[in-house]
Amino acid sequence: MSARQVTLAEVAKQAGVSLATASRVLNGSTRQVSEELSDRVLRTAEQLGYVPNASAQALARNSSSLVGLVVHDITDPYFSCIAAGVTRVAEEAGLVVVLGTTGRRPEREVELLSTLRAHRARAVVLAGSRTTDRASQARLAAEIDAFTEQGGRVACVSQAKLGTDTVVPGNRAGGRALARSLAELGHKKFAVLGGPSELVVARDRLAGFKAGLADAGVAPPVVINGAFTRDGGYEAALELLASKSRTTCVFAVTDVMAMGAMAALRERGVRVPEDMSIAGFDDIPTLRDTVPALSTVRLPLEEMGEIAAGLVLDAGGDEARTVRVAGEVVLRASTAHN
Amino acid sequence: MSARQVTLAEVAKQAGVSLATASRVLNGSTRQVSEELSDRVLRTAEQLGYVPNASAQALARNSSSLVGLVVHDITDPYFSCIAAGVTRVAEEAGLVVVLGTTGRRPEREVELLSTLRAHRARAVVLAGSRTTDRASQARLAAEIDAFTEQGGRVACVSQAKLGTDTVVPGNRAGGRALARSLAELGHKKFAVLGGPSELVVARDRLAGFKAGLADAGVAPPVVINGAFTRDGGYEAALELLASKSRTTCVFAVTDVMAMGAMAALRERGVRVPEDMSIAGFDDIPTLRDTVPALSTVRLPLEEMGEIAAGLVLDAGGDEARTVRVAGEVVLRASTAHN
DNA sequence: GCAGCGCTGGAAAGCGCTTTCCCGCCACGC
DNA sequence: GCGTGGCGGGAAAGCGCTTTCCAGCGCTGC
Repeated sequence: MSARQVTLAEVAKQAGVSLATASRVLNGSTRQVSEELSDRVLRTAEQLGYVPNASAQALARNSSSLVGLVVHDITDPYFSCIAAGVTRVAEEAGLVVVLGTTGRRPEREVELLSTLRAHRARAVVLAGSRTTDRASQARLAAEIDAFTEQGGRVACVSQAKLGTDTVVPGNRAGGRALARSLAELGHKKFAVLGGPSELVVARDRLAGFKAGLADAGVAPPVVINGAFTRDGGYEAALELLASKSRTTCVFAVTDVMAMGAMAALRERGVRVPEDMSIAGFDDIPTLRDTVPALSTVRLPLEEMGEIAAGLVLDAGGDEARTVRVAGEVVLRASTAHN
Repeated sequence: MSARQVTLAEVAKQAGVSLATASRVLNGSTRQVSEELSDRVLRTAEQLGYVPNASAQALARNSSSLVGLVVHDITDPYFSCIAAGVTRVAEEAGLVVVLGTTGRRPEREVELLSTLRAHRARAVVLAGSRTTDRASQARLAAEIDAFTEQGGRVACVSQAKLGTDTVVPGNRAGGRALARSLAELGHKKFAVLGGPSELVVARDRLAGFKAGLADAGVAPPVVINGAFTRDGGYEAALELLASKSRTTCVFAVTDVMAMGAMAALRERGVRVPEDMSIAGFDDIPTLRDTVPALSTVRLPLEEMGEIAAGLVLDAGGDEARTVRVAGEVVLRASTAHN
């Protein structure tokens, strides 16, 4: 099988020009080539089905056309939306996206970054939420340094004190606004189903929510931590019910957790929103058709992916840029007056 | 910035050995290297933070560590589940996944394949559903040939007469079994919200469903075609309602379409399942918590991704292999007796 | 008329790695 | 003692491309 691959040299020979000329024609260098030769080269390339060897180009140019995208779990709609944004922008720029999934293990993130460095990826978008664990933060920072040293750019989605470009969603502000809106509905006893306490995203949303309740003069919420997943929400909700608190309104720090929580409530015969109001965060498009429709804070996820990709692709100074993205409270049927 | 990248040559020099030796130590060639030298090389590599240049390796070895994954829309849970399976297997094998999205444009698929070829990707998983359009089929087949010529492997998810390894879900059988189950509930008037008629997956599910109805001695369904998306399901359902048919049970050929359809029914005050039963296909995990719970045909999506990746990664003979994956009917609350 | 310039084409030197080929060394057997 | 292998190490030839540098040539300007 394996019919030898067509190389630039073959094209050049066939077209009766030098390697240099062929290269200049086929890759838009600054140098001019006469129309005649140019045509000849283009034609023979076409006819031989020439495809440049990307590895060779990358090696010669010392820069590749790869863009990394690191997420925790591509199955989670939060990440798949961001991924869609990133790939759209990257593909428009003629780049290729390499997808890495960490399964939420910080060390995987470092590994992936190192692999990406080996591939001389031009840029990387780190979409996974940050942790507050010092040790892994440090390792990650070191790896990011190595990566930028080498000429690559890095951007993070969600806040990161990593000195990289960042698109930061208004987690805190969103949580706060949501709390106020819910307080306006007359609720007095709140609970929050929070993610793991070391997750920055979860902490910020929680902190914002608490602040919002304080603004409204409402007592602080009961907080139950759980995994940052559907099942985490489910378990946390069960725990809440078991605690016999008089909660009338629950805030799950992500829509996905809220879905799990609603499932738990339903199983236990707690009606939403009659017996309990519930709100999430993110406004995952796939979940918009659920019943009752989930109140939440809308984040423009795809757009966030696009912005991150944009940041990471146009060079910019060496100042780390930060783009803030506001969340918008959307009250729907899952929350009712109390 | 850009501190020059550490190269093998530097490591070799530092360690006082030849390039060849350093290479042999750091990449597990068949050749033996004495423990002393080996240690020295390993240590200096570690200490210099050496990371091999993947492009250079790819060039020298004439094979890269890239695996392509082509999907229509990573936001669609169907694809993101498959993607999760593919990435898991690829990452375990130490390979890197490059993600391409077509936005359902067949020519994009060809472009992507060509890019992947340029990168000398070792293998590609084509997860997008096939079309029956002759012209694009032919172009795709040509590109696949070029790819395999060059030594790459290709696998498809969902049926494809493309002569590649394939994992084919039991679309037909699943549709048929579903139809029978629904007929058993006593329904007599069915409608199908089908995808675009040229989509093989949609056709097969529909054909199976019709066969199942025939098995049960039930009249053929009304068929309404629409886009293969949530909105497509929504529109198709509206159309169905407008048609004033006496339908009591609707089959949407994907869960995502079913969600759209349910939204439309709800808006028009049609209760599910009291006034209308509805079933989907795929059993998307994210959608399992919806109310009413959707009856569907479960496909092991992640596993399908894993299988496809497995096929494409272990060489196998030149026979095109086919792995069939059965769908399992799951009746839930969205379908009721009639 | 000639120095000087701008422009196009080609030769060749890499880019960082793998791998072939060769060399020197040692142990062994006759 | 010397031929034979086997084995560990290094020199060097690529892999396919980009890009620098140089050569040639037709013009312009004095």
